[in-house]
Amino acid sequence: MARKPQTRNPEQTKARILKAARDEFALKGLGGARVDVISRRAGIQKRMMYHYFGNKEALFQIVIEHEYTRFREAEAALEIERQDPVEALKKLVAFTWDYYIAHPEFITLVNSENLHKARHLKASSVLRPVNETFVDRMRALLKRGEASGQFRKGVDAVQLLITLSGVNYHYLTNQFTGEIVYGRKLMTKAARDERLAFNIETILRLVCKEGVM
Amino acid sequence: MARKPQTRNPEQTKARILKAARDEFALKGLGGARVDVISRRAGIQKRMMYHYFGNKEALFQIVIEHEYTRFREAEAALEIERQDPVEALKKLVAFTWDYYIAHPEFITLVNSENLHKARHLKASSVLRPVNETFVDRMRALLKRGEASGQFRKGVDAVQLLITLSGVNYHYLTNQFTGEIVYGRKLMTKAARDERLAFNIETILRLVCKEGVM
DNA sequence: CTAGTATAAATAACTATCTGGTTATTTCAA
DNA sequence: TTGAAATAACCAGATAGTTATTTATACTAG
Repeated sequence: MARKPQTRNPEQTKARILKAARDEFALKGLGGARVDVISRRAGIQKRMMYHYFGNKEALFQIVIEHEYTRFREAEAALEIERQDPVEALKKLVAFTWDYYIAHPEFITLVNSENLHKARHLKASSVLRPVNETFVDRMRALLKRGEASGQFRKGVDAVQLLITLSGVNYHYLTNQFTGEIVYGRKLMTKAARDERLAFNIETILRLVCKEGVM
Repeated sequence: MARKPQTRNPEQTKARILKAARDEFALKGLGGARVDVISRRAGIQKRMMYHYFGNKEALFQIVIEHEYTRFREAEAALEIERQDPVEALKKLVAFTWDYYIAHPEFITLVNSENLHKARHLKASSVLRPVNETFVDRMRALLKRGEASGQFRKGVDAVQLLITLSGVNYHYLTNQFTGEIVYGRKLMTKAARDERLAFNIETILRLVCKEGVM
């Protein structure tokens, strides 16, 4: 009884499922997302999702692998290696901030994954190389800054990366409770600009020698 | 056909529901939590939850109001007003860190509330006074530090509070993806101690004048 | 002090709908 | 003509919320 089947196009079908899944997972979390909603939003039969991805959890895993990879690739494209260390650091903070703002779904997906104790990423092997070069890039930057006399010695790359991510990420992911707790609009243009400047200053004060900033 | 009803004790019944709800919401989020699981864990009939709290969302609202209030009360009990500004700041960072570690459910509940754009807290009026005094306390501390010559001028209390919360909160809520991304154990005793020290340094460098730390 | 009674607390059983996943079938394109 | 791609219809178990009923306790009248 199947009528008017969509012109066959497996790549497009898969892509539409992934996009719809990303949006629904980002909006409701893994637990709140509904397979029926995903298939409706994708404009495909639910059966096709099971055909291409297996089940809801496997779909979630692909989505989060995708989003992580996309983020790291964009970050690598910055080529901070070639720039003055202080400028590179500023640029990295601003990039992270802008990326989170441009891709709010990345943040909610990562939150959801952490609620599930990263069980999907643990089962994945895609990200290991990507992340290693990511940490290595920061180590190299710190070393360059130390050599040039601009950075203090002994700053740990991982701690710094967590803090760099954290000051940006936390402001955005907790913006809704934040507006209530602090009694202030947090996402106006002015508020966002102010926050980015504050975050850059936080990171520079942590890394730079006195008088360099 | 009702047999062996529990000895009547509405306060205890309500308390047991709240505790079970807090645990289940913290573990699965609002979307993933199941009313049946809550009632089973509380050892009560599901009907009683609906009797005392109305529905799942109203129950969630009460839970999160509770947890927020508890946190602010603990923080107020620190009495940072009376201490040396630098010591007070250190103590506040350490308190926040310790509280988050001791109450991981607080973090996941706040995350869940943010996923839902703080719609439950918006509908609540309980927290306004609590939060105002919270921000005021930081303003007073900054002013004292400026007066004593230990702190820089012009540091914004709200930005500082968000960063203080953020560097602690983010490390913990993202610990699971963090261990994968950074390829390092993050929750051993040594790792936790190292992170607390790093966070204290981050905040002090942001606030203190040169040479004070 | 006691028997009766009103009422809130608690229980049991139920339901309409939702949900992730499946079976059976058709259709397009190489 | 054949195999992958797409569709339609279905299902068992779960899920939030309800209805109907029973029972413990506080209170009251005698």
